Formats: sequence, C-alpha cells, structure tokens
Amino acid sequence: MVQRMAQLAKLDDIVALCKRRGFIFQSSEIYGGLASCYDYGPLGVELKRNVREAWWKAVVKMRDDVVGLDCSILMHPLVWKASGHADKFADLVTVCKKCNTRSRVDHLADHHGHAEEHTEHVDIDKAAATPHDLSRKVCPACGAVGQFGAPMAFRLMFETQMGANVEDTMTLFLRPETAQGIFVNFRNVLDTTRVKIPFGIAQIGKSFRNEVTTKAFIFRTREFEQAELEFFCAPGTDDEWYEHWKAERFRWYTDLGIRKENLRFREHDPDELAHYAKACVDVEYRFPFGQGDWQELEGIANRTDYDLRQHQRGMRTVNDWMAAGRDLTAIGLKEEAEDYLSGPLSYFDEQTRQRFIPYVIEPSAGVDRSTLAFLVDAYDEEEVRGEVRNVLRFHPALAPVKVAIFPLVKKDGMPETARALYDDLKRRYASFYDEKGAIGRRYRRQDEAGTPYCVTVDGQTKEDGTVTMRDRDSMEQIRVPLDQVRTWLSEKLDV
RNA sequence: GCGGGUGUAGCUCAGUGGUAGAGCGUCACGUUGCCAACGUGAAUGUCGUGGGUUCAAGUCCCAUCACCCGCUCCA
Repeated sequence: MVQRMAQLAKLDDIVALCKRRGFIFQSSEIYGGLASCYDYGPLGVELKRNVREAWWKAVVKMRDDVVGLDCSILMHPLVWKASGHADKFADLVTVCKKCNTRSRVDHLADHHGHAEEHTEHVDIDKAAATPHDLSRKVCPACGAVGQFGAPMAFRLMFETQMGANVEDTMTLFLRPETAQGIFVNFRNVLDTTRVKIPFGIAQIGKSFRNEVTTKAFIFRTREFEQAELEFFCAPGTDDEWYEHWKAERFRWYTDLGIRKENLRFREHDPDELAHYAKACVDVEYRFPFGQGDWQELEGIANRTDYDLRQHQRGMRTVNDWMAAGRDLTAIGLKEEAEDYLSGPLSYFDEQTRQRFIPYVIEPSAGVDRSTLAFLVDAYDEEEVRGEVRNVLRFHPALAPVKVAIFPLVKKDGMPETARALYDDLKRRYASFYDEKGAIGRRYRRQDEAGTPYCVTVDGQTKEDGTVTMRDRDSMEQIRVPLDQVRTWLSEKLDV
C-alpha cells in the first residue's frame, strides 16, 4: 500500500513536471480543456520526435529489409469494411441496473444460453432505433435477469464528411489504425521498390478511436500516434519472424534506457486472440498509475494472411458498394474467390516458383505511450545537500536538448566565447544557451529537462582554452579543450 | 456511463459569506562566481465555466467542463 501511494504520487509528479517544463499540456486548456486530448509543448515535441526517430532508425534505416510509407488518414470506406473495423467498431451496449456492469447487447444470452446473433452489417443508427427485448437476458456479471437499461450506441470510429458540396458528400472514417494503409499499398510497394519477401513496410502516424473510456494522462487517448510495421513473409516462416520481432522490439526499449524490471512480455491466451491472429504478445511497461499496472506499450501479432485476403475480398466488393448507393451498411463483403491464392495481393516467389498470400508479423507500438514510458522511467528525484534534485535520465538519443552552453558569469568575454561555441554546436546537436542567473540553478534546470551535458566557459578558458563539461547523472565535472568539445560530445551522444 | 475525489498566480497549496494570499518559480538590477546562494524590486488571477441565493459568493445551491481514483470497456 505504501508502495502504491508512492507510485501514484510519482505519476502526479510527472504530470506536474510535464506541465511545468512544457512537455505536455491539456488540449484547448484556455477553453476548459477537451477530454482525452493533449498537446506536446516545446520540450515534449522534441522528446516525441526523438522517440519517432529512434523507432524509424531501428526499424527502417538500419535494416535492409524494411521500407517506409506515409499514408493518408482518410481512406476509401471499403478499407474499413474489409478490415472488419466498420462492423466490429460499432456496438450496442447496455448497463445492468443492478450491478452497473456494462455489456454488449449482442453478447447477452438468455437463461437458455441463446445469444443474439451478431449481425455483420451494423448500421448503428438503425440498430439503436430498433427495439431490443432484453427482458429475458441474463447479466453475465451478477446473473440478474432483464435488469438492463436502454441500449446505448457506440461509434468506435470517428466519422467525417468529404466534399464541400452538401449533395455529394461522402462519409469517411478517420483511420483507427495505420496498418490498413500499409496493406492497401502492399501492391504499390511491391511493384515499385524491388523488395523481395521477406520484407516489411513501416509507418508512423496518427490514428483515432472513440474509446469508451480514456485513461491516465496520455496513456489512452482518442487521438494517438502509432508506429507500425507490417512484415511480410512466406507462410511457414512466420513463427520464426514472430520470434525475431519480439526480440528486436523488446531490445529497442531497453537499448533506449527502459529498465528491464519495468518491462515484460505478456503472451495472449489462445481464447484471447483475435480470430485472425495466430499469436500475439504485448510488450508491457509497469506504469505508476492505477494499481501500479502493467500496461501495453506495443502489441506484436502474427496476423497470418488475413488482411491481404480480406482486401482481395474488398477489392471485389467495389461494384456492389457503388450499386448500393455507396451505403456501407447495405452490403456485405464478397465471398473469397476460389483462386484467392493467386489474387492481386499474392506474391510470386521466383526461387521456389510458388505463388502465395504472404503472412504478416505486425509490431504495433504506441508512440505516445512509449514517450510516457520513457518519461516515467527516466524520472528521478534524489537528495543533494538537503535539496531534492529532479532529473530526467533520458538516453542521449531521446533527450530533447543534448547540450547546454553557459558562460560562468556574464562578463570578461565569457558570454562571447560561450555564444560562439553554442553557434557551432547547434548546427549538429539540439543545444541551449543560457547566461542568466546562478550557474547551479542553470545546471538544475537542465537536469529537469534531461539535458545530458552542460558546457561552461569560465575564467580558466581564456588561460588554457579548456571548458568545464558537467555530466547530468553524476554531476561530475571534467575539463575539455574548447576545440575538442564537439568531438568529445560526438563520442558520448552519437550512440 | 456509474460511484468517489479534485479544480484559487507558471507550479504546490492556504483562504470562518465581508479588501485575492503564501512558498517556490519567472523577470529586472546589484552582488557572488561551479550545483535550485544572497539583497532589492517587479510582473502574474475569467478563484475551471455558466446560472442562482444574498446587501455581499473563492466560500452556499444548481448545472456544466476538465483531471485523478475505482468500476466498466478495450483493435
């Protein structure tokens, strides 16, 4: 219990620090805020960019078998029919008046065990308007019969309208995941980049989900950023690649400074798996909120050949959709073709002379969640001479500012020398110059922003050409020749 | 959506129906010169928002927004 309180206090401290130092603000704050939405301030935007770049470097740049992509957020409505989101992302939910438990209407059974059939083509407005007889349904939580409130409709995808002319506007969805943009471009990439299976396509971008509840600061928000890789491989090699990406992705977090004891895998039980997934594991971080919960940072799934097969069905449904007046709820996906294995999204392997639908291993990471985890894990308070020192022990690659440059005092030519050094360093590293106030205060301010190194030009600089190099974590200082500062930093920072 | 809690300066928080406060931080000047130093001064408030009660509301009442905790939900 004591530990739990400490953890709760810790998240509060981090939220306060985020606000105080300009990492993360509530969205639309001066208007009273907008639920579940957050803005990244000057330091936060640098941190988040660094997280993205670290991911892109590890997943795309450092590999010969992965290429990048950046898709539009708005896509053809049938994409979401094929992916299953258009149906599964719209539910009717009711609340048991007795125990206040929420259940999906289509999951409720009466005491004979008959669940209402899950209709595949849900028009949420029609479904909400249709009377539902729940008088004999049993609450799965408390067993009460017929104690349900009126069903509430949930739209789990955001909708928007495309077209300025009211008469030919089309309802579109904001993507609930970036993955589908990759599947939809599989053929394009294959035809234009000379990639050969096994290979992956990576993308970082915003996604949107109308979560029923949001949670814990930026952990679960309705607008969020994903970093996703779809790695295409031959059936039969998928288990191997699944293990490969599990190891790669776990190591990415620990290489960037997440402590191993705060990170773990959680393998999904077979009955927990989505119907198309052969295996799925979450990379979880022990966040200091809730009960000190392990919470998902990233899911790594073996999605088999499901997605590409679904999109082959989707492609064949376009005419039906047009004929139905572009009404997504009025149609069903075309059945899978008999020769689907040689369909438009199949792959021909020249070595084995075989054609197949590739299997997909999908590491899907939450950028905002990772950013929060890096913040939480880096956060430290320590007592120095009776004072609390707040320090963010970021990995150099993630630190928003890499180096701060100070003149010890604002006279005797020190500002000029320091300024010249700053002008040189900023071309290579995110740098910060400060000549105001006591030196100790300037150091501490940088500790709180997570800046790994501070360089101070002092009286000795004029005499022997050296400056003080101060280390964030140990607070130790060494002297480095002015003209070797850049080299010295590159050894420490370019890791 | 339900239950509990919170909302006052940039941050942390005091504030008995009767003049809007403190500490920290920020800024300026001076001093000092390597770890949140000192002195002097300054700026900073839709008291979350909107109604109501009252001679008078930060304080009481109603509604609403946001955040936190617990349920619930969770491609």
